[in-house]
Amino acid sequence: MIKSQLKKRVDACFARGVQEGVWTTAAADKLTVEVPKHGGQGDFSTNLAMVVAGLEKRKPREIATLFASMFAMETDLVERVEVAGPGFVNFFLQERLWSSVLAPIYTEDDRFGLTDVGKGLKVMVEFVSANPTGPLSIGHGRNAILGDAIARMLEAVNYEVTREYYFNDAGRQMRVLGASTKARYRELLGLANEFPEDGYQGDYIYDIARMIIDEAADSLKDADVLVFKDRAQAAIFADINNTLTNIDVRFDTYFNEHTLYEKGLVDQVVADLRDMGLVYEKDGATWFRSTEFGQDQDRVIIKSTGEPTYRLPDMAYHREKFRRGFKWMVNVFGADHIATVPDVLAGVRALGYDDRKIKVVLHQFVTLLRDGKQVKMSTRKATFITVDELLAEVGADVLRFFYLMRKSDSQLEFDLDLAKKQSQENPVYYVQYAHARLCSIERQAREQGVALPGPAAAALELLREQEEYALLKMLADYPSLVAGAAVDLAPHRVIFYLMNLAGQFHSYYNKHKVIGDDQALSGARLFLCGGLRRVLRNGLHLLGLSAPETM
RNA sequence: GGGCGGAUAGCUCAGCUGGAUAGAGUGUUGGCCUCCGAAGCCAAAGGUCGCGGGUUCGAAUCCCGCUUCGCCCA
Repeated sequence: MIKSQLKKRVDACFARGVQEGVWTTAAADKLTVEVPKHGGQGDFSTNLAMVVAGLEKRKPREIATLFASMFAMETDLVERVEVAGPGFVNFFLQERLWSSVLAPIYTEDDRFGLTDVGKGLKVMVEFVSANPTGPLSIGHGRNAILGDAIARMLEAVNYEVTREYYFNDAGRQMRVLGASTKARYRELLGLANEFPEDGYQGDYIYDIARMIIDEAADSLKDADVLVFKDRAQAAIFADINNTLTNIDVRFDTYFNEHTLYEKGLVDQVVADLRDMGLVYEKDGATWFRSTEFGQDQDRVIIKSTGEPTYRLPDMAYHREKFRRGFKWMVNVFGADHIATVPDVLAGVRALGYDDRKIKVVLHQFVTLLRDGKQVKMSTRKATFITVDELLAEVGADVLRFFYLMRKSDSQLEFDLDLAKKQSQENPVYYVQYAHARLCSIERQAREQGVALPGPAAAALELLREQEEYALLKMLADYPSLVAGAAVDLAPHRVIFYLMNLAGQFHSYYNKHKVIGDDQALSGARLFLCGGLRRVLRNGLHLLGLSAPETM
């Protein structure tokens, strides 16, 4: 809010310079106002002079000096203006301005940080989308937490979010699941059985087989594989949903790929593409002319066996998303899934939709270290750690925090031994501890009878320590941080902000007493602490993390 | 062979649309609890931002080539 105020003044001053013929209008949309990295470089700075100088082949320092003298009359906002470095103009604001950020935090309270950049636009976030062939592994866990956090952030900036889980229960994978279950069922009954060569070897298949025996004894010993598939699928889906509930991830809708076929939507895509002359037959297969949409080669959409390739239903599915009125579609995919994206986007373009509205968040795999060695995970061989197991070991907040700490497109190394051992000194506790400590200070103040002043009564002009200004500036930055992280689909930025804010507070706490002999000063600092507590809490809640009052 | 992503401190990673002196956590070393919660704080140490070109006032960031790791496709 303070920043945008300043930016307006800078723009106005720049425009005045244009009017007076000091420089041309060329730089208008390239000049920025930023928070400098290092102390001593002011509260904000602008690159105006360097941009102008670059475009007009003039000397940056000269322009900067000129601009600084023109701007110096804005004394209500700015204490002083300096020219520095290659030609930056640094602004040192009136310090009293900063404490004005606190009042809105109190009045908006748990809504502080929410903004309207989404303007109520309908957005779909599609994530997890794992077929029900086994429990959620830690790779799925990353997808689930990432998608959930993104959905929460988009909601915070006023997008109307639908969380959708897309799955296919009709493919080859699922037949293998049924065959695997049947084999285990017969095995447990002591009957001859053939376990599929590429069957699912996890113990959970035995569990399902036992469950079927409990329900139906041996009456299904000659039943069709489909019967087993249905039972296994139901059990696994229940398990997946249970896991998702445990980690506080919910969905609004589940979309079964099968409905695309039932409603003829897949055929419709082929027919429409054919009408546009974008489909041809070759070698018994049906091809999509994807080369007309920037692809390096045409793609098969229906194999010679009559079976569609994955691209075709995906195209139909995304067309449905457009038809359902979503203005923006976020897909959270694991790295193994990424190859399908360009084909689907080409198809979407061919069908006349704007594929730029589909935004793919790619996340790399989670590699697992156990006993210092990397565990190669395979769903089929069941050498994987499930989300439930990990959750039992480290707890919900640690799980979430770890998954979100890293940028999605870098690999996440999860050292299990370390995660267990370190759980007492985890970064999540660092942030939560700051929150608990702030709560404790407020409790302490109440016990000692120190009044917490309201916005009008707090003597905020008494907040003049460097640490206090730093904290106030960080608090002022929170709403735009959230907005930026949401639009860029980057939850880790919120994590880093929280760690930073917590760190600044811990440091402040160790250096300055909040509750002291000076009643007015104590009141002002308590008021600052109340602002900190609210922002930490809001940030933690934003990502689905808890904000404990005691630890 | 093609595509996508990664490469930044001993280790794990930030660095948003190009900006000033590249930052955290962890690990190592040394300090701080008669005082609001020591799950904390302070200090030291640690770097050819994978390599080589290019773009420009200015590159970890953008472009091209290469090396290497991971994933996907054929």
